[in-house]
Amino acid sequence: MNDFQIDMNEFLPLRDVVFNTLRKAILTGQLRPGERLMEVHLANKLGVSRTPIREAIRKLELEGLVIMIPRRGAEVAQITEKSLKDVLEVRRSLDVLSVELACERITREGMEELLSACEEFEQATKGKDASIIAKADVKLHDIIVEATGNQRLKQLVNNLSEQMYRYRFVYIKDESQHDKLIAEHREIYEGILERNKEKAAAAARLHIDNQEKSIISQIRLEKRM
Amino acid sequence: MNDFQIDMNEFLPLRDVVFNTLRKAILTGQLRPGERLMEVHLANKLGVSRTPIREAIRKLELEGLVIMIPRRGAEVAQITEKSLKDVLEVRRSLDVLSVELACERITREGMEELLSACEEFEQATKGKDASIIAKADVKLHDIIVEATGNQRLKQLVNNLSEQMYRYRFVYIKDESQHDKLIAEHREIYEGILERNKEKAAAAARLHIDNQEKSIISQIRLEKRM
DNA sequence: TCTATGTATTATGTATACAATCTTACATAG
DNA sequence: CTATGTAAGATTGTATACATAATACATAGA
Repeated sequence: MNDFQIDMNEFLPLRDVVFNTLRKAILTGQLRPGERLMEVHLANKLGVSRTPIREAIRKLELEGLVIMIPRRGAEVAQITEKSLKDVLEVRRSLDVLSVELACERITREGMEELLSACEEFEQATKGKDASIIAKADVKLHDIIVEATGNQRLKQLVNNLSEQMYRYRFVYIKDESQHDKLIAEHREIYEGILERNKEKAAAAARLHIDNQEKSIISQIRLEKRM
Repeated sequence: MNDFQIDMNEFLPLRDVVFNTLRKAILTGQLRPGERLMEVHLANKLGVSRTPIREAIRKLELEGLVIMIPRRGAEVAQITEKSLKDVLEVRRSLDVLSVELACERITREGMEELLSACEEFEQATKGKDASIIAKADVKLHDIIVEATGNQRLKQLVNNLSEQMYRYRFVYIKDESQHDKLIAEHREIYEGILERNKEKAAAAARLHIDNQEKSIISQIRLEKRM
């Protein structure tokens, strides 16, 4: 399975292609925590020289996805229950901020997009394809952070969300939760529509709380194996 | 003025030394927004080769301190009123989260440190040295985020604070504001002591609001010049 | 048998060389 | 005088070479 490949379609400097490739490989679990990232090995595998590999690793380092050991190189950072709880704690706060700001700033068009995103999500849950559901979920949240008009917030929320990429399916696969998810989305939508910060914030908070429960129980399951 | 130098005392890979050097130069304004970072030039200036320079630039890029223009290289990112407002908006939210978590989690020792930090700050304001005041202020806030026990939060708050490094003096130099700052710190301290989240959060929010006012008026002043 | 030391191997850290592309300036044609 | 084309120079993008530190393994000595 350890068989990620470079996507040559992209018209980007190699360092960015490598960065995206490694990033995705880490977030999807193709590169496992603790695994060493050896430059020549990766360079051969991806068909580039060491330079772009190194530059990509520098960025992964700053993102916290790999840790550097001096004179030994990079390895994939461990994802612990603690580190995920930390991420979720921050994300909860920023998601609440997002919906609150959206209450103030969303435009008429944004509101329409949000409604159709809610409906799309609802439709998606009727099918069986988890990746379609996940995509609909992401789109919905993207519309909200976009509505804040705060680029920094958008960047941070996206980054924090991606930290949990590996677990994005656990709370979506569980069909018994679908009605709950739909209701939460609808509550957030209504809150923003009514420009009711408290309502929207409470719903967003609940939304993350539920995700946290799913993800944490999944981690404990994995640890036992 | 454009005369930053490498600090050779540090025992770190050159890329990290260069990263820290450039970072500081940008945050203090020695490297001005819009200024180009040319690799050979920096390499000669700092007495290293292009490789560590490039790796440092990759990290600055991810931090948003420089922007990359393809085939043209890096230049120092512009700091606009909008981008600072965005940063402050996020920071307000995370500072509030920090004091709320501190209410739950701070230890007895943490509480003692916080008290003495408050007193140190109060003492510092009696002197005239702004950098001592600034340092006392930073220490106080460090104790709070440390008390949350959330490493990710700590990293993000520190990063966001540093984005405003250039303006750290504007709200500290103004002596008429000192009493207000002391009172706000004291209010935060009391809130955490009483484990009163609402009180602590309100004080933290007020604290950032006041900083924002100082910084924004300073920026408008600079723009006019 | 265990420990210590030396050597070979491997990978990173840094520097440099080469290639591709962009900018700029200058010349020439309209 | 202006506009366009071309060539030279400068700068980034990528690859490779060299230096140095860490590691592992083997061998010698106690």
